[in-house]
Amino acid sequence: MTIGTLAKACGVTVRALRYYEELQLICATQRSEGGYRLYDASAQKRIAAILTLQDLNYSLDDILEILGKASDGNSLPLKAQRIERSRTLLERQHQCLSEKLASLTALQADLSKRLTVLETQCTPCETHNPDAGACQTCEHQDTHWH
Amino acid sequence: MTIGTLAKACGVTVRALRYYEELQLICATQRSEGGYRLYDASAQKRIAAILTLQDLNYSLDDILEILGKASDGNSLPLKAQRIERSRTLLERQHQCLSEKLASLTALQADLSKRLTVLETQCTPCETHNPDAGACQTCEHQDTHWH
DNA sequence: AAAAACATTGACGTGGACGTTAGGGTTTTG
DNA sequence: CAAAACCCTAACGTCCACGTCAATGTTTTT
Repeated sequence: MTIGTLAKACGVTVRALRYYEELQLICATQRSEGGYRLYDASAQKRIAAILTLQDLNYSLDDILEILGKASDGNSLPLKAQRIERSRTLLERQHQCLSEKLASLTALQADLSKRLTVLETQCTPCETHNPDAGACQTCEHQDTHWH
Repeated sequence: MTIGTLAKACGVTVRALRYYEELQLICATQRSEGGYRLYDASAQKRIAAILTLQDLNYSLDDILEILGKASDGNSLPLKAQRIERSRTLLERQHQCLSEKLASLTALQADLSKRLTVLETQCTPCETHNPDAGACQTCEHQDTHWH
């Protein structure tokens, strides 16, 4: 399989593949007479892994650390040490993402509230008392608005 | 408050603040005799909002769209139209993040499996049968390994 | 064998979010 | 009233993940 075929099969550009090779993320299993890169099927899996991790906001450097250099052998099983390292990175990412998800959920709630407030013709209250339960100048539940 | 003080208070660089001003994300409420930017307390809140959204992977352009130009007035309430637009952006982000979280969870599970496999001294099976329940050459539960 | 399609290396371009330096002026501190 | 600390604008530099030529060589198709 030549580089163009592989690129099409994986949905990436030829340039991207060559760039991955620069970073040691992949490498052609051999070259043709004239110097064309030739790949076998294992390259597709490797690239799929790269794309998956990239979609999860990992940098190519991180991905290199997780998958290891292509020259170290592309196939399973990964070394135990690398797996542990990957797990650490993944857990950090997981933690980070779930925190962001929580923030987003909070933001959404806040936006909903503001929208409600707008619909009920209320305006923000500058001199509110955060300890009081409801607004003291109108029937609004939130002291920040009336 | 001068720009350096504000920067320190918000944990960003002076350069970043000037860059935000370029993008109309913030603006100094006034200038000193000699041309120094002077800010009041509301700037801090505005910058905190910017940082929060930035942490959620929004581009500064998106943030501008969500918060609106600083010159349009920094304070609440946002216009209903802007709120709806923000909600759309947030929901898209929320959707995207939760998908990534799911992928990460799957990856973590996969890593755990590989680690187990390594611990039990098993190796990947190239000629597995995905329909069979367990491995046919050893007692391993997964047909991909033995 | 000629054309079309595909590949090679090398090098410069891009965009976002600033960092950094240059060459000044301003405000505060001792 | 200096010196130090801070600020200004303008402009170029940086990093990442490629995009986009250019000039040339190789395979495939006709």
